Amino acid sequence: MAVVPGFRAFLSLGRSVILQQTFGLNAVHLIACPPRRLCTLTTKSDETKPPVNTENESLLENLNLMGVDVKMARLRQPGVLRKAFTNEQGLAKFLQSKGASRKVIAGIISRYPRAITRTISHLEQRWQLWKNIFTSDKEIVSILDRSPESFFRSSDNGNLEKNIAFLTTLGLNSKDLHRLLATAPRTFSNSLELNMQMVECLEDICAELGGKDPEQFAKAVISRNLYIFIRSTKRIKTNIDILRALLNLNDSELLRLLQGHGAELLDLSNEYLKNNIINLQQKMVSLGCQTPDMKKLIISYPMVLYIGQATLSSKLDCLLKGGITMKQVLQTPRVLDYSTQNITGRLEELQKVGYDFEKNGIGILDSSRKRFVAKMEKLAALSDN
DNA sequence: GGGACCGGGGTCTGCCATGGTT
DNA sequence: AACCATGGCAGACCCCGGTCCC
Repeated sequence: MAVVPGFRAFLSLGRSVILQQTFGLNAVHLIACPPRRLCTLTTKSDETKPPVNTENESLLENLNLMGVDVKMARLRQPGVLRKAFTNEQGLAKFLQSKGASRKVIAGIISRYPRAITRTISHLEQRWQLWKNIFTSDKEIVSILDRSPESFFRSSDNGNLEKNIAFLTTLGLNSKDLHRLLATAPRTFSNSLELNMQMVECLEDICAELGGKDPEQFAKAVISRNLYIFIRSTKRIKTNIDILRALLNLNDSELLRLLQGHGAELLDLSNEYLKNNIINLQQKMVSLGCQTPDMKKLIISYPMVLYIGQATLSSKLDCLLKGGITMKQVLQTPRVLDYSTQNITGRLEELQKVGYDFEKNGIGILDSSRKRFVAKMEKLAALSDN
């Protein structure tokens, strides 16, 4: 759709200095080996052995000294431990300079050993690109600690830069980009092509549903669902098909649903979504509801389809047991937003003060803790007087 | 003052499979 | 054959508070 070719033209302008630099230089070429221990070399005796299946002893020693869980690293990426040239010390120094603790660094290498094959210049470039979106090193360190793979999996900084440019052209502002990278950092390690495919997929869905502004639709879905880019287009398309087939919604209703909270439903695995729809249908029928009730529920509260079968059942049962009717749930479906535990606790408290749901409605269950506590205090004071 | 309505924010990695390259 | 880069998957909500209207 329109965005994609437009973006290609935009890229061809070659606006960035970094983009014009050479990427993908091999660690072997770039690492200044002396001073000693900045990198690890195989010893002569290692070289005489067949290279296959031989771990780099001096590398293992280094990693152990750094507190890396070598067993875990071996399990994850055994090949890295056999490499003759690595950059664990350079990586450690680099991360340390950004404020990462020894423990964090060890954790990163243990979980994503390939990180030690990245060169300093690669790391610096990548860091700078992330810094375009995050303001502080601390924030980046915390994400690396959370998900080392997202940062280190790709060696293609040019692709990362193109991704940032592409996502910007979608009309996502810096706050959106920040949330996107903070929440689903893998998005930025996807190939540009893959991300473009997702946008095209969303735009096509909009067009198929008779939407007039596919670009706006894609943007709405992305900012509603920050995980969208780490899903496959196959999953998204199949989920759309499932929603179309199983919900009695017309195209414009479905379009509206997807631009609202329904966007998050696209994340669910196909089977899970399908099962949840079927289960909700059965549950509602068993509780005496009609098809229009279900449609109304899904439109007003799409996240009902996010709730797993067991959780939904226990939530509804607990509400009904507490004297609440299905009609009231349909009127205030957001009570289902709260955990079963929370609902149970509140129902108990309300029962103690003889709260009349018929008279007052059930809105009190859909309120923040602070507001609920304040309300309960008032009710207690009233009953004291 | 209080309830209804509604938008937003937190959170999501670690593993496996695969195809291309060396 | 080994290794690398990348795609894809499973897993499965809960809560807060601003604002408007009565």
